[in-house]
Amino acid sequence: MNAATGSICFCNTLTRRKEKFVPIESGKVGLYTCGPTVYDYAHIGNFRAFLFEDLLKRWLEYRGYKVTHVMNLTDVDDKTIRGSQKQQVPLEEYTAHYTKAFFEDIKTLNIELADYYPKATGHIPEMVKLVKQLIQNGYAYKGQDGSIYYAISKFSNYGKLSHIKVDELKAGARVKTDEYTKEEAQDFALWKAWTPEDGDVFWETELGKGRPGWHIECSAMSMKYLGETFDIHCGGIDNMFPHHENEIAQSEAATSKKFVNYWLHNEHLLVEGRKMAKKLGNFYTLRDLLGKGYDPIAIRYLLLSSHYRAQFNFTFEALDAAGAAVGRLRNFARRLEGADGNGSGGKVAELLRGVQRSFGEAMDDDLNVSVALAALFDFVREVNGLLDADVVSGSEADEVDAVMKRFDGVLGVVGEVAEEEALSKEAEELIAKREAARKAKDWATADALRTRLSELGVVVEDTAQGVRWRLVKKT
RNA sequence: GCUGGGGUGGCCGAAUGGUUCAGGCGGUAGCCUGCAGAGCUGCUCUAUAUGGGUUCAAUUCCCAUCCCCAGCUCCA
Repeated sequence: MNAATGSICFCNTLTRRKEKFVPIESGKVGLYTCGPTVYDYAHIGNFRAFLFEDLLKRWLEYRGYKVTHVMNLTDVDDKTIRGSQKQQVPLEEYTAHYTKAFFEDIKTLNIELADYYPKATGHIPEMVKLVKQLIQNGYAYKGQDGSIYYAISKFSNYGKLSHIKVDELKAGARVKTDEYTKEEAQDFALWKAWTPEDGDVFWETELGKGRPGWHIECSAMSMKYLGETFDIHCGGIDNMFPHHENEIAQSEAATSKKFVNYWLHNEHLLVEGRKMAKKLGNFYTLRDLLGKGYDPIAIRYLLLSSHYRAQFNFTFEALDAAGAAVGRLRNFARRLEGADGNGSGGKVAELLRGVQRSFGEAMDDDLNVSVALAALFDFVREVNGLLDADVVSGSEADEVDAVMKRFDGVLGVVGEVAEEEALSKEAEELIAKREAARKAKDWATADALRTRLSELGVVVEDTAQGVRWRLVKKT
């Protein structure tokens, strides 16, 4: 709708500034997001990244852009190889299990599917081609161990994303013992020569027997699906260096073109104020939380409701609060259905204009979702007031509902009011009996029936427009 | 160690050089309801880590201190 105005701004890691978003091709966006390494179940920190990217994509779509979204699946690296060997299953079988789990999880969290999910193992030829190009351009060399390395000293722009100066990288920070075959300690592997530890995981290629380095897959696959220069690349802040820095070095050295126009990085999640770590006992996968009985949509709301560039402190108290906030939005959606007033005299229309403007301006400003949600809740409160006064007409309620659905197309937390969920015959009869009792002012019977229904997971609410019911999860 | 981000009420989280520091959650009182639920309204007592400085005015800018987090080669 507002795509033509180009009013969206993002904080671009490349410049460390907020910039107006201008796509390469009007009305279209090429988006690449670093996906999971399928060696284990993804944890809630991973999902914060995927949810941020989902919000970004949905917002671009809200503003009328046609987004082509690519997310890679890293299915060959040290961790996947080690994992498969430990379980003594073929690599493909091992990664297939966690890939399947990943897709189940993103469905659970109501994350929209990307257009492409390229796997590293499915793009070996593309990677080989890219490495050959880098050798030809003089940016890569073969080490004594037979691996192909990227010579970062040849790429003058190295460090432009992370603002790291290569010669300041502390050698003392972390030095791997097996790196003596490289010309410089900071050089990274494009192609790793086979070693016995790799077992049967290798490809015979023009680069020799071995497997790809980690960074090359994202360069090869993003350019394959989105072109040599594309609009937006996202990932967690930890990927900024070295991964994304290396992607730039590989891609730009191969093509002599700018790789990506906008780099967006999300900050990490803390859990109860601490870094999430297995040894601290605060490490949670999505499945852990579902196992504790939490609503995945509450998890979605919580991880989405604060700004992506700020560290976010995950607590169970906040998760409960998120569930309640979602409940408020759902109650509102349900309430609209019963509206049958005579019209608000233009008040609803005015509120609708206001909330669309405020919500939109907030989201356009580097996805300031907290401010957008504040605008949304202000709106909900005001319309609830009008509903209390019974002045909202059916057609006004429909308009409100339509706008709420558009917002929810971005937030993805309300969903359809579940009317299809049929009441059991027993519950239906109990409701009818209760109505009869209420009519007869037999409150004792009516309350007993309400308690009985509640035990069946049916909450009944009496309203001016008649009885309303909803199903709740039995706990 | 070097580099960068951050510390806001009972909890989570916005925003800003200046009339009362969003919003959600929780608590509480009132309205509504047969009661409840949902909803609305009020309240939640000194909420901006600490100590200085600049300023007519700082939570916001500057300095110092404390604490948390991240990056420093394959962790979102």
